[in-house]
Amino acid sequence: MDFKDRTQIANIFTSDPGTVTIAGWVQQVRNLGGLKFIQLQDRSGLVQIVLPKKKVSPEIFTIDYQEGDILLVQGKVVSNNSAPKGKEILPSTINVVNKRQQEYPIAIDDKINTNIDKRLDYRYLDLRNRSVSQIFEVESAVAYAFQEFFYKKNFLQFFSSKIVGSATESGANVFEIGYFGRKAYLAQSPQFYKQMMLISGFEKVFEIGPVFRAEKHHTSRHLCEYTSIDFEIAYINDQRDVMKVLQEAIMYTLDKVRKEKADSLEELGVVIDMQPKQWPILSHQEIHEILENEGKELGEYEDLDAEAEKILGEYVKEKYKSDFVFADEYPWEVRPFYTMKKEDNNNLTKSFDLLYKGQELTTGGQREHRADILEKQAEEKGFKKEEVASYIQFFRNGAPPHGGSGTGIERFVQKLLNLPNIREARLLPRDPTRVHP
RNA sequence: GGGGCAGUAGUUUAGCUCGGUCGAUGAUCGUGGACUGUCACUCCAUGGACCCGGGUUCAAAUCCCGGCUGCCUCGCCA
Repeated sequence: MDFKDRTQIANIFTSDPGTVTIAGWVQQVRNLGGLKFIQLQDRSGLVQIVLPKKKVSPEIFTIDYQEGDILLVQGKVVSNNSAPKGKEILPSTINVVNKRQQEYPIAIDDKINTNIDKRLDYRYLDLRNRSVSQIFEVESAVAYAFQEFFYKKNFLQFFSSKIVGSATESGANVFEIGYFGRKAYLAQSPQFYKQMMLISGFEKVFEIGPVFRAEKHHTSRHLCEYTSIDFEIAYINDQRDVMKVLQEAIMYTLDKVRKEKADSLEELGVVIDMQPKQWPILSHQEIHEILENEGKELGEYEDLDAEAEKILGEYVKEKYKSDFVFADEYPWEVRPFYTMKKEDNNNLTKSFDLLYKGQELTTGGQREHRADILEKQAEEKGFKKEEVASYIQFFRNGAPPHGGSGTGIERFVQKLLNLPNIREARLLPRDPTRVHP
């Protein structure tokens, strides 16, 4: 047994290797008596091993192959019109590297759809289903593309602490943990640290990391732990500068995924629509008017609910051919205290949401950098002075105007691949009832 | 946190309204067998299940109560 000459299965179809050594697990055996077919799968793809009784050795032919077995196969690549994708392997040797000891506890083909909670219990096997594994091939490419974009634009990647001593911020609940006899919390966003980095002088920073939300939401778009793509930039004129970077980053990522994960997208049956060069930017007021025309009434300073997001998503797809829309100038009432207010209307802010296919994907905007105003706004939101004192302290030695945004990578992948539930886009989801595996 | 629905073999699904005909349906899967071009291989035989606890009743998968688990949905958010 020797893996040194092993090649990826996908290479069989893209080049003309003659003879190959491949290894993988058995996806299916079709036994026709004097002729057997083994579908062998590795990360790169699937190939058929053909076993005609008269053309292979009796040792190879008589092995009892089963779904899940790990095989090492050496053989000749032969063309055959009735083989999947036109090629198959006629083996000269087959090693059973590891024999399966039990049948799969879940269905990993598409004959039967096992419920997502059972699939998650056995996620490592679920991922043998290519329509599942390709989601994470795409996610990997998405994360890399964002990093690459930011790196090319001279952003500094930083890594902030996820264990924090105080639990201020936006209002989402935090997980409390024990910290050597004291209380500490899991970070619900890197917001304060992003701003700290700008005040330090790094000007453009980003972080892709975990955030924790202790909310008992039972929906198809919420997780208690997810990965946030956060960036923050200094010396901006207003929130439009943030939108511009965000749109560029997402367009870069879409393009990259479209080119480099074409096979995965094809297997998942996903086509990435070309987006307009400039995504629509609609003010809160404009959105309310649009929604009213569609028969959806909202209060003047009320946040968009799930239904409103959906209606708006359909509207911009129809009118602008865009999957994305910026909902700009959010009401102060529904934004955290560090959001900068509009100069001409104190009820509105210089902040936005980005909606993707009718679902909130990103929140961003310009932040208040003037310490005294920030302090006043914290008070307005009901914070006690000492609760926000250490945060506001950041701003007292000179803070540049700045802004940024946070995007959930799982939501991005969910919407990109049209997945019905965000858990499909999270390797090991954490929700109010699940902490395993 | 609110509302709704559900839990039947390893997986999936019928049966539940109207209790007995259930010794529980079909698929997939397992086991044994047949088959030389399958591609959800096919065919024959066979194996395996009523979430847990309590109650009503002559009789409970089916009705009632409690628990646990899951799904959908609203709020909130990314």
